[in-house]
Amino acid sequence: MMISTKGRYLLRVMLDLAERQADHLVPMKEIAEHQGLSLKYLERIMPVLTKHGLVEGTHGKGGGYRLTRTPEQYSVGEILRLAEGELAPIACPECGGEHCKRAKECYTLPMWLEFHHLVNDYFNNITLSDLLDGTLSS
Amino acid sequence: MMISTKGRYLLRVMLDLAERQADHLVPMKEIAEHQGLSLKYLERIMPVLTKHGLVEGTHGKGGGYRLTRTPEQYSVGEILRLAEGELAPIACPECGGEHCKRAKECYTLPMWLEFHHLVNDYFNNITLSDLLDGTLSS
DNA sequence: GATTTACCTACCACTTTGGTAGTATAATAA
DNA sequence: TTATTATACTACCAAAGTGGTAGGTAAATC
Repeated sequence: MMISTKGRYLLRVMLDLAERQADHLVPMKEIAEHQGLSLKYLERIMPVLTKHGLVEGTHGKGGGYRLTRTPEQYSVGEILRLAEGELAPIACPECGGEHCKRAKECYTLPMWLEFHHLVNDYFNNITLSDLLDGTLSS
Repeated sequence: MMISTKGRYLLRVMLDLAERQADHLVPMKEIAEHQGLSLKYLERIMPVLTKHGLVEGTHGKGGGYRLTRTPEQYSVGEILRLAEGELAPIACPECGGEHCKRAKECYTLPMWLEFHHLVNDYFNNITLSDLLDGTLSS
């Protein structure tokens, strides 16, 4: 498993919000029920989305969450990186960060770097609205 | 981190063996020193390679390991799958196994499936000799 | 002031990761 | 046959990550 539930759940929350976008503020309770996820767990992992401004939360009755942009303006890569940290295949040189001493003689490093790009390119080029449209299944 | 040290270490062991292929039996002690890895840890993770016939181990003095094929005949994907299990991005439906109930209405499943294929295609199409040649950096 | 909601902190059980230690077993060399 | 060299196997272990639960605080509304 390369992607944890945290990333998958946050993605589903974003999609749930996108579906009702501009409609009204959606409380987490609704999303948790709708998606069949634990409210408490969602409450724990949501802050990463608000802190980075992907969603806005409003307190009190009638409150809830709302997207701050349109669904086309969110890439899946952005969301997954917030949840998972860098989508790097290996820790070794963090795929471009500080290099290990063996970097020069390492036969595998070029492969990891290329794969790292592959992964990020893939997820960066999918937006929330692509997922809602089902554009991929074509 | 999507690929653990187990997978990376085994890959390096295979490359080390490939470099001296057909030369002589190489004891793990040499590989551990050459690669700067823990002998004891390598001993623990090697069995998966012998059990699946990727390498042969011979006991006793003058013994060691040897590849059972030529380096072109090993794909990186094959080695990583032995180390990591299926290279699936998510556990959910094991990317094609038993489906979760939400499969039909799941906006993200097609993406995970496509990504799963992307990852496997990438690693399946790289052989040990590709890595030794440095074909990738081109 | 009570309710409803987001937000925050602490804990917890379980699994995975990355090892170490010790021993058994097989093959060879002396 | 005995010592040596090497694989193979088993048990343990510390640390980190995963996927939660519990409970309280703060803000907004009724």
